[in-house]
Amino acid sequence: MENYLDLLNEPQRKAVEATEGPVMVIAGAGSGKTRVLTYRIAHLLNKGVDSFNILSLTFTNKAAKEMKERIANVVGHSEAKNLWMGTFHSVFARMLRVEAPLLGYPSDFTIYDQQDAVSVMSKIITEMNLDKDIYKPKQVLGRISQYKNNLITVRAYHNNQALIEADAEAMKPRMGDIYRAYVDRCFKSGAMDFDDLLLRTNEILTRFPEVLSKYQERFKYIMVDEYQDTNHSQYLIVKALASRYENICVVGDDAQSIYAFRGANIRNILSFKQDYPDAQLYPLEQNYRSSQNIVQAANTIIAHNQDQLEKNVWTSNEEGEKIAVYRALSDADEARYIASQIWERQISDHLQPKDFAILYRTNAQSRALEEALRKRGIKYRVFGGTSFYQRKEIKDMVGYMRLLINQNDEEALLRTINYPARGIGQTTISKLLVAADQHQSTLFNIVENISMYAPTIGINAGTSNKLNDFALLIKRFQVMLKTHDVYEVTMEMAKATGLLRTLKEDSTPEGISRLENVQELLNSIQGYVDEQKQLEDGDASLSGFLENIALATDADNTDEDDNQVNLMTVHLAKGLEFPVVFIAGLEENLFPSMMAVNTRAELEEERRLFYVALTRAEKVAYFTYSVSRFRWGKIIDCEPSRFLEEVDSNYLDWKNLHIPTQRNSNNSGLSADLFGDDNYSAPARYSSESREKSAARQNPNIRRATPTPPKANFKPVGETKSTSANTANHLGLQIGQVVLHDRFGRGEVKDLQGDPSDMKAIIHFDTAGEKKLLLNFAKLKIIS
DNA sequence: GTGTATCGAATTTTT
DNA sequence: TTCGATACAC
Repeated sequence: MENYLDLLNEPQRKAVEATEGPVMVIAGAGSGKTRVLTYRIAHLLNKGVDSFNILSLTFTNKAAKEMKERIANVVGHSEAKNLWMGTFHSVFARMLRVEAPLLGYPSDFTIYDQQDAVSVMSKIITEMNLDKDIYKPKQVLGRISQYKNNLITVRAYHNNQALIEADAEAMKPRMGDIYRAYVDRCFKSGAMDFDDLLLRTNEILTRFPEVLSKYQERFKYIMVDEYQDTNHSQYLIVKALASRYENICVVGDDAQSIYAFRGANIRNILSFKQDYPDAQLYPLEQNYRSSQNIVQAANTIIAHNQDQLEKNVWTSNEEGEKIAVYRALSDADEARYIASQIWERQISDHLQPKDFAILYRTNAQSRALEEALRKRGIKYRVFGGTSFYQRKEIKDMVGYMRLLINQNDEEALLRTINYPARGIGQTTISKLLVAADQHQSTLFNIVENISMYAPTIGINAGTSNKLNDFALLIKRFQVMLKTHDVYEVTMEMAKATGLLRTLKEDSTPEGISRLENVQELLNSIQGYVDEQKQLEDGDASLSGFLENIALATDADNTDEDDNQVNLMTVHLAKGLEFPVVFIAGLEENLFPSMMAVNTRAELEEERRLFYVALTRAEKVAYFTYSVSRFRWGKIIDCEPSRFLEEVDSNYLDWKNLHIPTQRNSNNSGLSADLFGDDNYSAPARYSSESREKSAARQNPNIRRATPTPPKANFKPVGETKSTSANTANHLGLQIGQVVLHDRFGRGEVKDLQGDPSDMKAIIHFDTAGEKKLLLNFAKLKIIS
C-alpha cells in the first residue's frame, strides 16, 4: 500500500492525522481538501476504525462516489464498502426509509422535486381562491423552504407572532394557512420535499432519543465537506449526531459560500470555534491548482469582501498567462469569440474539448454559446437547466413508477391518470378530488373503489369503467413487481399503459427525441438493476431507483469518457477544475445579478461566486462581457460588471478595445448599425456614464473600497483612440501587409473575405502556415 | 373531453 | 424568444 501520508504537505498531513475531537479545515481554493478528506478516511480505516462507523457528507453524489473509489484504492474495496457517503439529502433519505414510519410516513415515501412542489402549491393557491400574482407559487414555496430550514413547523409558525406579522406585512396574510395545506397535502400523499428530508430527520432525532442514540453510536466519526454551504437544518443534524463523540471534522472555505439563497448560513463555519471551543484548526493555504496570475487575481477579488476569515492563498505554480478580457458587441459575438478561442487553443495548446469550461451566471446564457459551438463543430455538453429527469416524457414514465411504490402519491396519479389520454378529463378529476376530500380519503382510494362512489358524485358508468381500468392497471403491476425485476416491470408498463405507443405515433423530431429519452430511461433502469445486483449491499428495488433519480444532480451524470466542452452555471462548477475557463457575461445586472445588488450581503455572495468561478481555472482564464445582449426577446444594453474593475489590472490583458474605437472613428458607418448605432453610443448613455465618472472623481470613495491602479477603461470613445494606430482592424488591413499575431507570430495577409463587419483574413504565417482568422477576434499588429 | 389558437409572462443561482 | 395557461371550437 502506498504511504499516503508522504503525499501530503505539512498542514494537510496534520489535518489527516487529527482524527479525534472536533477539527476544522479551512481550505482555500485548490488547496487539496478532497485529498485531505479522502486520506483522512483512509487513515481512520487503517487505524482500525470500522467503516460502518464513518459518515461523510459531500456536496454532490458524484463527489461521494469518486471519493469512495479513491479510498477503496488505498484500503481495499471490502474496507470501504460500508462507508456512508453522500449528500445530506441522499444520506438522510436513506435513513428516513427506516425511521420515517415513526412520524407516520410510509417507508416508501415519495420525494417531491421542485416541479412536484410547484404543482401542489399552484393547486392549493387556486383552491383557496387566492390571487396568483400575489401568492406566486414559487415564491410561496421559497418562503416555506425558509421556515422548514429553520425548523419552523406549521405549529411553530402559528405560535410565532413575529413571523405572522412579517408575512402579513409582505401582503401575504394567508401564508400560515397555505403552509398548513401544503404540509397536509404532502403528508397525505406520503411525500417529502427536499427540505422535509432534513426537517423530518431533525424531528426524529429530537423526538426519539433512542433513535438519536442509535445513530450517534453508529456514526462515531463524522466529516462534512463544503461546510460553509450548510443550512441551519443541516447544521443541527450534524450537531446532534456529533454531540456524543465529538469526532467531527468540517472542511470548507468561507470565501466559497454561494448558497445563501437557499438557506446556507455562513455563520456555521464562522462560529465553529464557538460550538467546539477546543476545536483544532488547520488552514490550507497552498493552492496546487492554478497559475500565480489566477490565484493572485482571485485574491484581489475576494479582498473586496468584508466578511471573511483571514487567509492567504498562495501558489508555487508558474506565473501563467494574464487573464484575457474580451469586450463583445453582442451575446452572439461573445459566443463566437469563445468558440474561436477554444478552437485555436485546441491546436496551439494541445488541449481537448473536455479541458475547457464556459461558466455563466444564468442558464439562459447557454443558448448563444451552444449555437456558436455548434457552428464550429465543437462538441459540448450543457449541465443543469432542465435536466433529463425533469423532461415531461420522463416525468410521465416516472409517474407510473412512483404510483407502483406509493399509490397515494397524488402528483403521480394526476400526471398519469389521463396520459396517454383515456377519456378522464378535468371534470371527472374535480369530482374525484371533492370525493377524496369528503371521505377523508386519498385520490387513489376513490379511483380504486369507484363503483362504490360513482353514483354519489355523479360519474357515469362509462367513466367509472375507465377509472376502474386505470386502477386495475396499476394494481396489476404492483403485483408483478413482487415477482419480477424492476426493469421487466417498467418495460411491460411502458407498453401496457400505451405510453410507448403514443410516443411512437409522433414522428416530429421532438417526438422522436422524446421516445429516445424514454428508451434511455429504460436502459438506465436496466443498468441500475445490473449494477445493484453486483453489489453486496445493493438495492435493486424500484424505490431505490426512484430515490436515486429524485436526488440526482446534473453534476452526478458525467460520463468519464465524454470529451466535450463543459457549459454550466458557476454554481454547478463548484468543486470542479478545468485547464481553461471562460467566464462569460460579466455585466452589471447579470453578474452580479440584478436581484442581488441591493444589500452588501447579497453583493458579497455574488463576489464569492465570481471568486469561485475564477478559481476553477488551472492554466488559463478568460473574462468576457458584451455591450448588448438578447434578453426578454429584446436587445438590451449592458454595462461591464463592477467586478472587472475590482480585479487588479496587473493580472489582466484587455484584448480588443480597438473595436469600439474603430466604430466611433466614423470612417465607414458600414458596420456601425449592425446592432443599431444608438445601442451604445446614444448621447443619453454617455452623459449618464460621465456623470458617474465625475461623481467618482469628486469623491473617490464612492465607487471603490480599495484603490486600484488606473487602467485602460471601458469607455468606448475618445480615450482609446490612440490605440488604433497600430492595431489592425478590418478597415485598415490590406492584402500584402505583414502582421504579427499573438501566438502564430509573423505572417503575410493573402486574402480578405466577407463584409467589413465580419471580415476574415487568410494569412500565411511563417511558422504556423496558412490560417483563416476572423478579424473581429484575432489581435493583429501591422508591422509593415 | 380533446385539440388548437392566441395571448401573456418570464430569467438568478439548486438539493 | 419560448413556454405556459386559458379560451374556444369540434
